[in-house]
Amino acid sequence: MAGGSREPGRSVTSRVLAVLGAFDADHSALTLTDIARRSGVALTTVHRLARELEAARMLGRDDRGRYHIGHRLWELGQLAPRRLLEVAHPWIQDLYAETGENVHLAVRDGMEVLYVHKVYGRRAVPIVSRTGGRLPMHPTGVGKVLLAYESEWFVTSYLARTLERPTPHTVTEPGRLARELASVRAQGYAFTYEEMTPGSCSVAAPIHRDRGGGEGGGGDGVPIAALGVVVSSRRARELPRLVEPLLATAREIARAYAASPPAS
Amino acid sequence: MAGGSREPGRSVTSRVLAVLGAFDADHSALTLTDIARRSGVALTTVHRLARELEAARMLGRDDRGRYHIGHRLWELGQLAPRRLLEVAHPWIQDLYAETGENVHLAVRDGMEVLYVHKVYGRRAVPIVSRTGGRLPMHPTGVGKVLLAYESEWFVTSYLARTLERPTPHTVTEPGRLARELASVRAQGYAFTYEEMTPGSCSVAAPIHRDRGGGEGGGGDGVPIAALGVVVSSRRARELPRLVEPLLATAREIARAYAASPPAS
DNA sequence: GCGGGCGCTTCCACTCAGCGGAAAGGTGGC
DNA sequence: GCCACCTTTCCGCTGAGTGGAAGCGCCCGC
Repeated sequence: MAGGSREPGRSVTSRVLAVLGAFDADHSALTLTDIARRSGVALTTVHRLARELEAARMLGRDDRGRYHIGHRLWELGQLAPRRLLEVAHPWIQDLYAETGENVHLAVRDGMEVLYVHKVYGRRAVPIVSRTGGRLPMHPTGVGKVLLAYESEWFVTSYLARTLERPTPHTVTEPGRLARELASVRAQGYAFTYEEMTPGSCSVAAPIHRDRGGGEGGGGDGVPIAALGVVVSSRRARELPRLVEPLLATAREIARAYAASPPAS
Repeated sequence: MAGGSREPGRSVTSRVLAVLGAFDADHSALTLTDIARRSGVALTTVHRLARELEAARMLGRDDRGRYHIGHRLWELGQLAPRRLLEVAHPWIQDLYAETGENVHLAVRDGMEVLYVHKVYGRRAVPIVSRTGGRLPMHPTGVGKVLLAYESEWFVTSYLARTLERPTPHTVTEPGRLARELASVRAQGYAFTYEEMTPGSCSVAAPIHRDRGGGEGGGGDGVPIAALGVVVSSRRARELPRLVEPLLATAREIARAYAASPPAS
């Protein structure tokens, strides 16, 4: 930067982004010093930038003086194009109405699932995932589905890593996981039983790109998203009953998405 | 900035923010030149900043090369503290289930209403407002409610301006509007009939800060938010029937909000 | 087919905005 | 009352950022 930067070549913008990037789901309220530590930007610089961001309401501060993401940033974020979400929402809402359970829509982002939307109410069990949140792929229903239809090299490199094991039920052996993915592909949906969170299990189905041509549209190709229902594991036996409505909803969304106007 | 800036004293950060600020609900896809025009930042500078923001996925580009808000920004925005929203959602969902109509939650921001949340499904009429969107206060149900409980000087200065008139039914005469606000305060809710959008009307109620003490909590003080239901004007006659459930929901939310843990 | 307008991208010389170490000021806990 | 940790202010040094100019590519209208 201008001035005695320790790390020449780093732009001001990248520092601003690093400051914002210091926040994530597990660190949504940070002190100045935290931000400096997590972003790798000098404390003084963070101080100046954070004040400017705060003035623009891109950051806010709580009563203890800690910084958090500001409302302006939320507002701007709402302008991101979310065609799939807007198309899918009414059907997801219907599925929630029909089942009374948490329904989410997720996409793959890197090697994680990104929860794009979530519909729930008082009837549904409280659930960990939050909109905008990320989870690993192998212990979640939506993740398994998205992984099952990925290219071989992707799956191989996914399985090659050390897989997290959030609960004792999480499947992490590459062989067994690969077999599960094959059966997901074969049946067109995935189950999980307390693989991510003790007390919750799920069903999920892919939303395929609908190529119009009659009934032959699904099955192959990388899905654009996955739709999942999470229920308390006390009601795990009800999961199979959810499969049909879930698949029907996924098909509806695929159709509606294909019919909706292409990127404006 | 460093260099031959035309406007010394303007920080890099402010330019970055100006670039992002060029996007709004009516301008969600912009060319580089558009951004430069709308932000007042030199084209070359916008070019450099936009590329850097694009690399960080804070901006994205559509197939025509136009820029739009990126997914990363959406994701960050989801981290903004939204305690009210999270507390209120289950009840709002219930109200939607009960009525089948668009329900929204809005707060005042400056002299506008900011739509913070919206619950709807296939049963509800398509509606203009979007989450993160803003509308003037006087032609909307939630706006009227929020305005009705504002301090006198605020209302005075609100009415002193030239008020937009989106439809022929919009009330803009200060006198009549002031009388309407008084009756909103008296009855505790507001109606609108095609004052913002032809074909839609609404009911809205305030969510007051619940001070615990039994039934005496409501009525006075500036509400923390407003809850509104929008219906097709063909069903305007059903509006009165919605008042009771709406008020009940607003009370529930107030109570739940007061009971929820104070800013973590 | 060709000229002109528009928007994107690259280049480059000039310069002041930004950097961060140091030190002072707050706040809370033990 | 002292210490530890966080926030805020100060200030001298300097290279990152700026924006005009020019080149490129595309599409539209004639």
